[in-house]
Amino acid sequence: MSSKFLSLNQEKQERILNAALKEFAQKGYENASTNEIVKSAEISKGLLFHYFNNKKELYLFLYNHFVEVLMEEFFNELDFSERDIFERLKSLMILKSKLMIRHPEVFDFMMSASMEASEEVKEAMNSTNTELMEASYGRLFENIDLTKFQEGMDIQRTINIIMWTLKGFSNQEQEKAKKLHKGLHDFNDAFKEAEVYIDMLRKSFYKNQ
Amino acid sequence: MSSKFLSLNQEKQERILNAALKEFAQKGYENASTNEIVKSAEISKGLLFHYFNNKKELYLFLYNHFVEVLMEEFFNELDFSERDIFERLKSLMILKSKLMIRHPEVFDFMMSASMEASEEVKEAMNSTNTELMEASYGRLFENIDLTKFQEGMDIQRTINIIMWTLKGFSNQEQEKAKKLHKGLHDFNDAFKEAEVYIDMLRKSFYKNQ
Amino acid sequence: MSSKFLSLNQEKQERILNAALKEFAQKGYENASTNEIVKSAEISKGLLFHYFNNKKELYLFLYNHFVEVLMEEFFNELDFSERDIFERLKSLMILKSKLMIRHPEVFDFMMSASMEASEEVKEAMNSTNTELMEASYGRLFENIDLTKFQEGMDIQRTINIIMWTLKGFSNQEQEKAKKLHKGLHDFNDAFKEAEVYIDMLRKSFYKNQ
Amino acid sequence: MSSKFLSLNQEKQERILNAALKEFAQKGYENASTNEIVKSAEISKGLLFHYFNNKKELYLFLYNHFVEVLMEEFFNELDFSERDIFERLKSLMILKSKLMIRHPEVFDFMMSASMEASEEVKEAMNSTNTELMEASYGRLFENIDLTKFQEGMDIQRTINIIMWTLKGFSNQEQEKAKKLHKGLHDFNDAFKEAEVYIDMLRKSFYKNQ
DNA sequence: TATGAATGAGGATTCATTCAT
DNA sequence: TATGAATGAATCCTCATTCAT
Repeated sequence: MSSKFLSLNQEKQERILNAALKEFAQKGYENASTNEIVKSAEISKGLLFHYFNNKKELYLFLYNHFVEVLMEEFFNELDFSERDIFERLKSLMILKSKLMIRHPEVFDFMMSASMEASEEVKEAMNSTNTELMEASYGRLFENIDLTKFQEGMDIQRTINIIMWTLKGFSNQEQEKAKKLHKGLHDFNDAFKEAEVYIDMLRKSFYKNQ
Repeated sequence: MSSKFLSLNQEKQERILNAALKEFAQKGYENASTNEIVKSAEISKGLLFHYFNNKKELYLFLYNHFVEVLMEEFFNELDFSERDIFERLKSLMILKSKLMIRHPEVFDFMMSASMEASEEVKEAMNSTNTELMEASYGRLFENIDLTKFQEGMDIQRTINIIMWTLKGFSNQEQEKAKKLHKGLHDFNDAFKEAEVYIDMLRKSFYKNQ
Repeated sequence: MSSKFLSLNQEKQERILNAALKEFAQKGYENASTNEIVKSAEISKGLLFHYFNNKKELYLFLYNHFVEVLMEEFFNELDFSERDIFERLKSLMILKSKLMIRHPEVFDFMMSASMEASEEVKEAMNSTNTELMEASYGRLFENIDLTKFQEGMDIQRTINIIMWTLKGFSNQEQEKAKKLHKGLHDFNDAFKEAEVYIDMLRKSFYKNQ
Repeated sequence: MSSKFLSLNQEKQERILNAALKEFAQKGYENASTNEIVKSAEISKGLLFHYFNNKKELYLFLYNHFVEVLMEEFFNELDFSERDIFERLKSLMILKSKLMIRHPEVFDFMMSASMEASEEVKEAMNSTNTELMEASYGRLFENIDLTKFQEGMDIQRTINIIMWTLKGFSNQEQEKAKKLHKGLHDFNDAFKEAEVYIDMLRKSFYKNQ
């Protein structure tokens, strides 16, 4: 259904995607206005509904499209030869920051999408979401050097603790940034603080070195 | 302005609160319909605005009201004489589960409120939010027995790791429950799993015992 | 129907009248809110409708009441022994200014009433209006010294020209005052200017003196 | 924003303009109902707001549009070669009557607009109003033959007296017409009466001829 | 492909008025 | 007399979607 859209000249495609991205990111699914989207994309009302039959399909197309785009960049640029889990997660964090700087609107949209309230759209999102996202989540821990962990550790649960810690830290930083109205506040400071947590986890879960 | 409302007979108060709670929880602030609320509360359109001058005040009243209600139950029922942080957090989790069973709609609402996108309402929420909530968050760790932690540990950051882990776990369980369309899936299993994580953290952060 | 109201203690009567006066003056008949009136009069909703069955009756009561009040003050304080029409009109203008200073809100209300758009109320107003007002208008020219006018003048039409001139001048001054946001701008200047017009009219319409 | 509207087929434009004209003329700005307008124009609710973003813009469009229309007709049809002020004002009155017969609803609207109470709309009206209207008012007295006035007369004030007289007369005639529920009562009688006043003024202000 | 006029249900809110107490 | 809770029609305006061109 969106094949029509994909055979449109690049420039117009982008105008439409960006307009929709911003509108949905700012206002959420239900509150976003297709009116505003066509206005800022400088296309006609009818055309939007010619390409995407309705608001929902437009939203899901955006979501799937940018999940793919981000995922691809992630896995192209992430170094999977590094077998130490903490080093790999460190470069993951750095990469994430780079991507946030490269495509801030896309991240805004993905964030707002992940908190979307509208039932109508949440269901449909999850199906594609889980397929792709959870698969990729697994890849993050492929070929990790498990010998570094202390004997007898429950690896899967340990990895969960590590990931939850980093996610918690990341959320905390985002909250701070929001309060200070800085889009992306001093990255170096944040990264140093992240390293402190990573060192704590390393000491706790790795063998004495 | 909501004092009018509070001097209303209990039964009608509850009809209105429940109707609003459900509508806001399901659809978020902007998308919730005051029309639906009055219909399901079986009151007239005018009456809702007689009590709460507008949608925003209704929302904020609900939020503040239920924050207070939950906080009170929390701190009345939580055992602060227990000085072991893990034991205290275990009883916190049990208490939380009890409260979720006791007031499921309230929890749905608080969850949706915490992710509310609407700028209009977020600001006003935060002022009361932070005052009360953050104060209470601090109380959770009052009078904790710090001598049990390994020598030289960074206590504050360690507590963060613990909290982020429990939060991550809790979110994971909620996701699972949502997928299985169980409002509250088998609590015992979940609690046993939580205990596993808690034991892992205890082993990692406490002195050898 | 308003006899009930008149047997109310003075202070409450005035609170109600003033509240209604201000609200109607500011917003006009249709747009005025009985809600605001009862709030600022500090009485209950029901009481207002107990005294005046509906908004329209309240409005008409106000109108008739204050027409009477103003008329009485006018004719009590106007010097009818002065037989020169221009002198009499001069003292009329001075008296009008005094009354505007004495009861500014009443004048605001009467002004807004005279421009009232609502058909519903305009009709009912006119009936009382014409009875009283037009009668009084006639009295202004009772016992005027007609011998001072040039021979052969059409007295009635000459008086019309005089009145229309003074009304036109008065409107012009009010416009100016409104533009400068002065409630009542320098009265002395305005009065001197009025005297210039009066002198012009006197020279034109009176015999050479 | 109203350019959309202007590129609409004539017949629909007129249906909308007439519907709005009547509603606003009858009830004033605040009390006019956009619902009634769309009903009587036989268009959908949405369409009105597609053309004019809101009630205020619709009102101001109407006002500006018809001020322009009337002004143009006025100055196209008024004879500025006539240098006698009274003759010029006579043809002005005749022209005004013609236009009132040609566009009675427009005059009703302009009258109600000139007495509009709503602050919201008065401000915005005045800016365009004064620019155009006051400029045109000046043109009425361009190239008038001043030599006809008596020596030593204060010309500006004399013109004021003349204009206020004609305006007063005109208002009086309108009041009469309204009372008799004739839209436009016998024009010839009224004009003859106007001529009497004009002759009186001429005799008073011109040199003996 | 592309336009944008047209729809009408639905949004929050205000209002004069009633009536049980 | 006096209260104020309760009503529901009416207010302006926005929205996603359709369709003739």
